This record gives sequence, structure tokens and C-alpha cells, in this order.
Amino acid sequence: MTDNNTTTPEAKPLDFIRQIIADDLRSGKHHKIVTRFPPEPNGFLHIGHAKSICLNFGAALENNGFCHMRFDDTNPSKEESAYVESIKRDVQWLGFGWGENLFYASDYFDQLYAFALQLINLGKAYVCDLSAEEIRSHRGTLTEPGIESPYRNRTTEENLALFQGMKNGEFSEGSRVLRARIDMFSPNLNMRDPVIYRILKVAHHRTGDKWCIYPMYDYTHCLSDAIEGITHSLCTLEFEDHRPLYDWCLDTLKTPCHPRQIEFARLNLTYTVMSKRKILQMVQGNYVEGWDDPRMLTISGIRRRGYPASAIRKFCADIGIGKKESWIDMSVLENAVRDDMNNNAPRVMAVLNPLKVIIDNYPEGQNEELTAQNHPQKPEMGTRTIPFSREIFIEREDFLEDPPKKFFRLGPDREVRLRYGYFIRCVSVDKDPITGEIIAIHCTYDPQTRGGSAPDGRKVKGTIHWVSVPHAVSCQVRLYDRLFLTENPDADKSVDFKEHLNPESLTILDNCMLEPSLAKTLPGEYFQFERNGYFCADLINSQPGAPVFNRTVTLKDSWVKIEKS
RNA sequence: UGGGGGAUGGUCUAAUGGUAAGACAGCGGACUCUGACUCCGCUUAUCGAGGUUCGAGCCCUCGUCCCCCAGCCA
Repeated sequence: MTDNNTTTPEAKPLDFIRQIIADDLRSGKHHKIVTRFPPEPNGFLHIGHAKSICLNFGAALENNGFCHMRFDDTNPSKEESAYVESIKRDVQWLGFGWGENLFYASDYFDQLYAFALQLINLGKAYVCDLSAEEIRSHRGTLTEPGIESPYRNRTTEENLALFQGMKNGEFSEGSRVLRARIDMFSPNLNMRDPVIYRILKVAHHRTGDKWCIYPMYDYTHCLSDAIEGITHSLCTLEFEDHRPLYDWCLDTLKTPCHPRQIEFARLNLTYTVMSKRKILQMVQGNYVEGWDDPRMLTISGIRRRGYPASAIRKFCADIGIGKKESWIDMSVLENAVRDDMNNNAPRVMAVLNPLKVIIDNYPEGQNEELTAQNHPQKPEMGTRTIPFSREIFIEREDFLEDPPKKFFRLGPDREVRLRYGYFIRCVSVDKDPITGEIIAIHCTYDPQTRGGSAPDGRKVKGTIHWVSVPHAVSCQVRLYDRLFLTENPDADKSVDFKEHLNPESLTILDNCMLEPSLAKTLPGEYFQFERNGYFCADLINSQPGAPVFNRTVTLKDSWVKIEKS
């Protein structure tokens, strides 16, 4: 009752699930907590799963417990072992491990079968011969009760024999199911004698041809949790209605432990779509280049885009856990990524849209080495040298023939600083006589300003980045932008979400110029290209000696605002 | 006009009967060898109506709005 708690003011308040866990630990209800992450191996993981992974593994870790990795593989018609591997890799990439605790619901098929027999013996399950169509019509509606199946009162012996027959492959697919015998009048449709076993004459990726009957999710999940001694079974909101069934199975079968199912709101992000079905459509319709397209918010896409795993974890911690349906703004994710990369990314110079600058008064054939910091706020990250010469590339947009007032970059007779280099002043412009396009600009440099400061104390407003022409490493850079133009591409059900795709979500630049230190970049290495953004060497297409960079995220840009006004 | 959930700034999250706080976004400013980073300031919120209470975002009553559920998917 009193307020003299010992929590430090800095401690982040616990979300409602961690609160429950803390209470259960304090009350002695549990001494060790065990959670689980239960993906179905029928697709790739996405950022929404990351929220669940961080919750389940995170809560376990924080409380010195365990989080089991469990594949919910009860529907062999949709599942493949290739997905199992990609899911494992993704979870590990996110920074979590399960140790010995790798499980499959299919590990429990024998036990699940035995439990089903028990249910039949208890008079709590029966074999039903109704067709799928008939079962649906018997189920009733939201406002009307269901009708009991004519097979509901079969004898135990008959049920046992029939169920065994199902197991032995004596009946055709769809001809019979095993149903829990609960209550056809329940206002909760999930309790109206739900199907718990169906016949599926399909080989399973792990059990092969051993089974031709497979248990349904509701029946399997609660029992798998109980078998593994899960204490807190965390799932998304749409399973709230299933909790009574979860509890019914465990109560009826008198399992030694009864995990508590707790539901939380799934993640929604603006400017993207999250459902497996829609992600699949984008892949199959070639709207993107695959599951790992860097524009996709699949874990593999995120990884390839260059989002650090630590940024994803931070993001998941930031957004919190609640029961309210919510839409997180994409900028929150981008901010987490920027924040992480700002801290860790070495700075380098790269020119994306090169414009040649000739420094007229710099001796031809001369080179020199200039020293640059790898991170302005972190001297411990060291320095590197960058070559300078008479011809350099600058960013095309850093020169304007007729610059507006607040444009601090190059223009005719304007002086700017070359980052870590010299002050240069533009003296003339070479144009294509026919098109009028600017081909190169001529500048003079002030030899006194080597390193970037003037002995006479004069200041320049702008500092621009550059790359020495003879030393430049040319490469491809891919600029990624949001995949959708609207916050919720799904909002209007009468319009296909793909109508909202951003036609400019990918821009490929083939003639970018990198400072030479970048030549040997390893796939996955990331940098801040100063004034341009954060970039990561592509995991698939980049190799040392022939780098290919993906733009992970832009830098915040207050110039665009000034430009507009 | 069945059942299950949920409503706090533009968006998330906190406040557990006692000063409505933080993050993102936005706006303004400072600083700057990255128009980055950092720093400072500002705008904006308890769904509504009653009630209990010295005191209500929190408790009670009645409303309103939103989401989920009729797979032999998970």
C-alpha cells in the first residue's frame, strides 16, 4: 500500500505481461518462467514476429527463465522444412537463442493422439461424419446457437474404433473428423464442438507418412504448452476467443500444469503491409525481388537492407506491449535505425551523383593524403587517410548556378569547404554546348586551408563531401524508399493494396564514386556516407573489390524544409 | 438485438485514488568541418454523461465509438 518501493526512477515501467510475470514470481506461483515462440513454418518471419520474439525471449531472459523455440507444424499441406531453417536463422540474427529447447508440435503427435483417446474415454470427444459444409451449417451463427451433430452421442467404443480407423487411413480425407464434445449452444463459436483432428493424406516434413490424421491448432497448442511446462503462453489478440478452449482442453485432460495464455496487440506499421498473405502476393507477383527484398519488412529483408538487429530490439522495446490495437509510425522504426547507426557506423565519403570539379591552381599530377575522422563523436574509432588530387567529384546537387539565399553550398564565385580538405571557390562552369548540361566546374583552392580551416579566420557556411577522381571506386548504389505511398494501404477494402505501391521505392545508381577505403568492404558492413545517409554492403551482390551498397536509411534532412519555404 | 476485447496529444507508451510523464512526428531556436549528431523552447491528450470521494485517466452506472470471432488455417 505504501509508496516506499525501491524501483529506481530510471527503470522503465513493466508492460502488463511482464507485470503479470513479476507478480507470479513474487507470489511464488512460479519459480522459473518458461515462454515459447511458436511460429508455423509456412512463410518467412517479419517485423511483426520480431515483436513477439523480443517479448517471449526478452521476458524469459530478464527473469532468468527459458524461451522455447517451437514450430507449430500441424498442417503439412502448407509447411516446409525450408521455412524452419529460415525462421531459425532469423531468430538467431535477432540475437536470441533457445539452447537445447528446440521443439516441434509434431514431436508430440503420439502424446496428442493418446490425449485424444483419453478425451473419447471421458465422453468428451466424438468422431463426426458430417461434411465440412454440414459442420459449418450446424455451427449456427453469431446470434443463433448451433445444432448438435447426429453423431454426437456415439458410444465410446464406436468412437474409439472409428478414430483408430481414421488413424489407420481407412477413411478418405474430409470424410470424418474428431470433435471435442463441448457445447453447441455456447455463445463462443469456438466452443461449439470444435474439430480437433482431421484426415490429411499428406506427408509431413518431419513425420513423413507416419500420420494421416493431424491435430488442429487449438487442441495442439495448449497441450504442447503443457507438455513443455510453459508458464506464460503469449499470443495475439485474435486468440482471445480461443482461450476458453485452451483452458477447456487442459482442464478436461487434467494436465499436470496449466499455462496461462495472455494476449497482446500485434504490430501494425504505417506505409507497409504485414500479413503473410499480402507479403506472399508481393513476392509472387514480382512487385518486389523476393522475400528478402530490402524494401520488405521481412526479417531477411530488414537484414539485407542493413537495419541492425540491435535497432530492431530497441524498436520493439520502445513500442511497448499492450492490448490496444495500434499503428506505429514508420518514423519510429527509422528513428531507431538512425539512432543505432549514428552511434556505430564509421563515416566515409561517397558521391552518389558525381559532378567533376577541376581545381585549376592545384598542380597537375600532385596527390596528397588528408586525415579524416571515422566518427566525429567517437575519437576512439580512429582516423583514416583519404587521397586528394586536382580533380574531384562532388555531389551534383551541391552546385547550383543560381543558388537561393540560404543555399550554403557551391555556386559561381562562392566558397565552400571540402570536408577534411581545402576551401575551394568556383570560378567557371563547363557546359555541353548543345544540351546546356553542366559537365564540370572549375575552382581554385586556398593552399592555406589544408585540413579545413583558414589561418585568417574566415568562415565558410558550407562543407561538402567529395572523392578524388583518380582514386575513386565506382559502384552501384541502391536507394530504397517506403514501399507504399499511403499510411495504411489496406484501409480501403475496395482498392487493392498494391494500388498504393510507391513506384519510386527503388532507385538504382550505377555510377557512384566511393573513397578508396571502401573498395574492400565486406558484405554486411555498414557506413554513414556523410551527408547522404547510412549504407550497407549488400549481402548477396556485394563482394570485396566490387562493392554494391544499399541505402539503409537517409539522414534527417532539414534542407528539404528550407528548400520548400 | 450473440460472445470476446479496447478507448490518454497527430502516433505509440506511462501515470496502479494524489502535480497527466516520455518517445516519435510537427514547429521555432542554438551549435556545427556532415543542413547529420547534440542541446534548448513550443503546440497538442484522459470518448461522453452522471455518480462515489477532500481528491477520479484510474472506482461505480448508463451511453458512444472501434477491433476480433461463423477454417477440416495458425
